[in-house]
Amino acid sequence: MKIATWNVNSLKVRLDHLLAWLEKERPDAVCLQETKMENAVFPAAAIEAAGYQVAFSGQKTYNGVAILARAGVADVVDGIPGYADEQKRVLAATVGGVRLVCAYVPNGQSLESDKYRYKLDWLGAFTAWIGSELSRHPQMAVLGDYNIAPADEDVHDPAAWVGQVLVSEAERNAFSALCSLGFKDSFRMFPQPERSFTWWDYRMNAFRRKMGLRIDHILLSDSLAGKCRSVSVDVAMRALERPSDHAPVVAELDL
DNA sequence: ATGGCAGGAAGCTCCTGA
Repeated sequence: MKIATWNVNSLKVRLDHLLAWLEKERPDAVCLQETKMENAVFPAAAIEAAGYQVAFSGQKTYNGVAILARAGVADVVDGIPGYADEQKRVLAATVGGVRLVCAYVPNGQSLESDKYRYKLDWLGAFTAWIGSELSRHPQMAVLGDYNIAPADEDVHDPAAWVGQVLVSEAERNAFSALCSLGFKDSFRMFPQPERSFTWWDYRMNAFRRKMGLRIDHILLSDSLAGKCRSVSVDVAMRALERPSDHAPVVAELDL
């Protein structure tokens, strides 16, 4: 079973990239973030024609998540239960016996921002809910754009990022707390290339200069982590014409 | 030099992202 996460930064703009990638990589399930479209205009027919069932939760301009799966999506949950939030950032579904959670964690903007407080509050509610989900679904994966670089090796220039959002101690502690529920940051279970990132700024030729961050992650529950064969970043997707600023992360499971 | 690029909605400029 091959599962993936990709922040597409507008599904309208990236649909052709997505469909070509599905045909080439043939993942069993894909979590998308930043679809930036309302449900009424979601391109479900094109995705179904590619062989996937799809669940989606979107809004205009910002946010928006979707889960695609060849085997179909069951028991879909939209949002964090009990946490009132108009922003469409979370979708959960069961695919082939595995509970998948697709998450688009708030960016936070800056440490002084109300959006940073929202990010930490959101992460608290998310972690509490994920803990309860894990107790019901031992085989679970939490995939998405976490907007957190867990360690300095996930940052192209750690000194330049000190004091910035995405690398703060509180955010990293929140990521650790999530993992401590019983998850592995699957990417680090395997040897990886130096300077492995999943996001590169559109500006300043950041991609070509390998100036990125690793902020998109696939967390695997401990029982699922033992079945993981490989995890990689599909860097080639960032090198396409008119790319998303994020590259997909792909995990292969022995399932 | 706090810029740089991209997407969306609005509408000829702004907000947001990370």
